[in-house]
Formats: sequence, C-alpha cells, structure tokens
Amino acid sequence: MGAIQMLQNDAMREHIISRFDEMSPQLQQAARYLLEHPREVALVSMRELSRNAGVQPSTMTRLAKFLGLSGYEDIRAHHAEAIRFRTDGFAARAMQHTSEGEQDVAGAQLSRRMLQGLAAQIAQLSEPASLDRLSAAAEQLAHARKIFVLGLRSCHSVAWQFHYVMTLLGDKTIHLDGPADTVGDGLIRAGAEDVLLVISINPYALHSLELAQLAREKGLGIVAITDSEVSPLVGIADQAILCSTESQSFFHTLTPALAISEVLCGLLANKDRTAALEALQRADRHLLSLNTYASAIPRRRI
Amino acid sequence: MGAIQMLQNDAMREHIISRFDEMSPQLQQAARYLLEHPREVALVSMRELSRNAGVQPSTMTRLAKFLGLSGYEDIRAHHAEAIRFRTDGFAARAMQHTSEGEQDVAGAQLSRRMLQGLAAQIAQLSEPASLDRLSAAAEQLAHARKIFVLGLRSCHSVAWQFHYVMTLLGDKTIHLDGPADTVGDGLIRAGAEDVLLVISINPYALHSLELAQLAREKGLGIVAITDSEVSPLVGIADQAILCSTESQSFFHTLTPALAISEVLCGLLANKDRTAALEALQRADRHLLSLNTYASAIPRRRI
DNA sequence: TATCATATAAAACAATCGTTGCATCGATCT
DNA sequence: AGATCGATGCAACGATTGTTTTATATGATA
Repeated sequence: MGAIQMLQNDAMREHIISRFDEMSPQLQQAARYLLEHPREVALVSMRELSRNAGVQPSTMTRLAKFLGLSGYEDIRAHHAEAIRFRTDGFAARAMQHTSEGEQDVAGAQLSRRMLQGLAAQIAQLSEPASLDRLSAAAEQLAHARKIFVLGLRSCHSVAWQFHYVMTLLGDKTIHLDGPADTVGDGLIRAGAEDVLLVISINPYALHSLELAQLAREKGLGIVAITDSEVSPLVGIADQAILCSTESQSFFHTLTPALAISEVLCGLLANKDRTAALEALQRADRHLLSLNTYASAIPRRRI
Repeated sequence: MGAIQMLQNDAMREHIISRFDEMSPQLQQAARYLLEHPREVALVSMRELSRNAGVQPSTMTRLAKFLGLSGYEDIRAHHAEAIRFRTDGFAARAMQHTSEGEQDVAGAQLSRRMLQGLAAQIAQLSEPASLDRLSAAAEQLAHARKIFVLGLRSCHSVAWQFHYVMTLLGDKTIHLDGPADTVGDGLIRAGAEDVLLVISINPYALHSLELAQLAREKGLGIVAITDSEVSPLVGIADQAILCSTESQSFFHTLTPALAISEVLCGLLANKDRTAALEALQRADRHLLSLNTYASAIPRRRI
C-alpha cells in the first residue's frame, strides 16, 4: 500500500531529491519508489522492493553507489533508523501548530476535518452491502455490448474518469458528452444489449434524468452511481450504487463517487487480467509513439 | 534502549501473553524480547533478533510453531503490518480478516482492498505536513487575480471538478481546456498577478509540463497537485501538494487528488464565508430559473 | 543410580539475500 | 556508417537467511 510519508527530517531523502535529475531512467524509477514508500524499504527485502518498484535488483545497488553509499544495506539501515526513532510524530507535530496564526489554524482544521470525513466515507463503502452492489454492477457492465457513460455538471468528473480509464482497455465505452446540446446523441445507436452508466447526485441534473429515462425506454440496462436510496435514479436503474456526498464544507463531495468509479474499473479489468494487461501495453505503446508523456520539463518548442 | 511502544490492540500480542506461562525458559526469553521490542522484529533478521534476545535462532522458529503459526515469517509479517498501519487506526482493523473463495468473492476482496487503501491514503493527507501545504496553496490561490486550471488526460477529472466548483463562487477560474489544440489559449491574457493550478501525475502529460513552463516564463504563480517529490512540476511550482496514486488495481487512482482539490475549494470558500454563501445562492437562483435540476424523473418532452 | 523425556545447543540444509561481472542495447560523435 | 560509451538486463557468486535435523545437556522418576 502506498504511503507518502512526508515529513521526516531526512538527509538521505533530500540527497536523493537533489541528485534525482542526474539519474538514469532506471535509477529514477528506483529512487522515486524509495521516496514514495520509505516504510517498505525498511520492511521488505531489496529484491522484493525492486520487484514492486519495477526495476532490477542490481538497480538498487547501483542507486546506493550512485548516492555515494557503500551498498544497499546503507539505505535500508537508514530507513530502519527513521522508523525506530520517529517520535510519535502526530501529536507532537500537531502541537507545534497551535502557536501559529488563527486563520491558518482554522484552515488546517477544516482541511483535516474534510479529509478525515472523506476517509471515513470511503472506508464505509467497503462494507459488505456496498461491496455486493459493486460486484453486481460490475457484472452487468461486463456483459454489456457497449457502455454509455453519462455524468453532467459536477458528475462530469466521474464520468470522464470512468470513460478515460476504460478507453485504455478498449472501445467498449461511449461518453455521452459534447457541446451544442449533443450530449445525448450517442444513444442513437444504443439498444437492449447496451448499458448506461449514469452518475448523478442531488441536485439531479434534469438532462441526466431525461436521458436515463430515454435509455430505459430503449431497453438499455442502467447502472447508477447516486447519492441516496430515494434518488430518482434508483427507480429506473437495475443497479444503484450509493455514495455519500456530504462534506464539512460548502460543497458536496464527489470523492466517494470517484472511488466507486475507480473500483468499477478495477473490477472490470480484473475479469480478464491478461486481456487488460495486453490492452494497457498497447495503449502504452500508442501514447509512447505519440510522445504524449514526459518525465522532465521539456525545452519549449519554438 | 528497549521501549514498549505501540498501543496496538494486537491479537498476536495477546496470544503470546496468554500462553507465556506454558513456555519453556528459552521460549519465554524469546517471547519476552518480542513483546518488548516489537519494532525490532520487523526491522532486523531473525538471527540478529535472536542474538539480541540471547537465544538460539531455532528458538524463534520453535516459538512461532508453539504459537500455532507456520513459521517465524508469520511473526515478522505481523509486526511489519503493525508498523505499516500504525497511523490510521480504523483502516487497519478492517484490513485483517480475509477469506478466500470464488470469482465473486475475489472481486469483493479487490473492491475492499481498493477502498480501504484509498481511505488510508486520504487519511494520511490529514497529517500536518500536507495540511501546511494545503494552507499555503490555498493562500496563494486566494490572492491570485485569475486562477488558470490545467489538467489533461486522466487529470482532467480533477481540473474540471475544481473549475466547476469555483464557477459557483465566481468567475475567478479559467479552465485551460478545449478541442482542436486550443488547450493553452487561455494563457494569452495571463500575467504575473495570476496563478496556474496544474494537476499532473506520472506519467506526466508533456503538454501539461510545457504549458506550466510557459506560465512560469510569463510570471504566473504556480500551484501543483502531483504525485511525487521528484515530479517535474515540483521544480517549477511555488507550491506542490503531493497525493499518492497507487491503487490495488491496474490503474492509478485520482481519488486522493480529487480530495485535495475539494479541500482547496473548501479552504477558498472559507476565506470569506458570507461572500461564498451569497455567490452560491445566486448560482442556485440562476440554475433554478434555467430549470437545470429536478428531483424526480421528468416526463419526456416531445 | 539408571533411565527416560524434554529442553537446548550445534550443525547441516535449501532458499533467498545483496552483489558483481559480463553481454547487449541504444544513443552520440567522429 | 563505424566507433564508443553509458545504461540496462541477466546470470552467477558467496553470504546470510529461516528451517530442520542431529547431538548434547538437563532434570525428573523409579
């Protein structure tokens, strides 16, 4: 499990960061993993660590030498020491904050309340009841010919994420979106073998409901991600997955809904792991050939 | 140097204590050392541990079998897990029980692992270090004349959410997005009083980095939501907020990034609560007059 | 005291560890 | 194009790991 462990007053960490740019790609990949999983370094063997980081074992040794250390053992010893002597940081560090300005403290408290609330809401989704709904929804989506994805206004985030991830796996999804009031056009060729995944929360966008209703009339299966048992979508959906949207701020939160969407993607990919892997590799190659990604700030062209 | 720490309500710990009296002297000596140095168990090899405990290596194995475990590796794994999950408490508890089964059960387990991992990651964002970064970022965004929001590909979700919420508050944000390669056009009228909020995770979209670099050259402030201390964005951003992106599935997760974005929105709205409330009411009235929302499935028109 | 059962130490074992040398690959420069 | 150099994957190495087996020591019982 990934855990960015942000503050340890750590010389080695700084050292790795400062020399990161000079490293070769493989060394960078290893270094990045070290930075983002400092705990694992102390807890697992180098070989296992390198497996998880996606590099060769020797790369870890080479990284150590690159950093001027005698070997990997130095890296591990350092991280183990960091764990041993971490004063129970949380309470201590929270204390030092109380001396700062009022506004800042109020802000930090709001942040913390929001984040811990979100964590709790997502943890709640892992209860058996929602797990069952997730499985059932994934099942229906898996058997669909095409999946039409609809999320308007704030829910566009979730719809986009689902569609984007699924395009990496294939062309099963069609995102119902577009300018000039063409949102629903995708449904023209939709039929009974298809499924509509609709995301909508209170207040429910009228257009989403209309399109969901239309889809129902055309015989599509309907899977909904929504926020309540009494959401209008529950009535017309075959499967409804409920997410809480309450936040300690002015706005509703879509974070739990996004989590649900990501879990659905994970479940769908998991139905055929080898096919998923293959599709992802194909997508990788495609994007690579298009020069879509970079790992450093590029020199600007012209 | 030995210190009893870790107030873990630990099943293995209880077990060792409850059977302590039945143990032979050597087993007791080993067990006592385990109880008093739980951290060391996860950090050093069994042979070194037994050296420090003053017993033979085989005694550790025998202790494990005495406790009904298959071997010493179980003991180490358990203590490593305790260290991994020391921070988050509630996510740790549910993590324990796992029962194997069929495909559906496997799916449910994947779901649960993903959700609990996400919950833990978001809970970690509530540590003081990230709270500081959030406050600082919100501060810079608050003082900006305009906020340009940039998130491409998978990060579009987050960029959209931030922009959408902020449009409810006013017209301070400009979403850098669009078809026909017009993504960057919004920056034409950007200047030194403005700030760019850029969201990008590994693999980093080349275009995002280029635009961020351009913005930097035009004198804009830069706030980044990204995934690593060594992300290329960290170098050019004034503020970088780090989110973990690891998931127990094939794909990266954007849920923590979305949570960060929502917290930023919350902090910004919180700077002037009355103004925020007023703006939201105005937005409500506007959307009401446009008949954007509904609370029941409408009859389809025409 | 002789015998036996158990607890402990010592040694042997395969597996895995971190490391190193070598071959290969791809980029850069004559 | 050919040469050169660093980066990288691979395979083998000795060292060390956790475990198992064997031998020794211990202590109780008859």
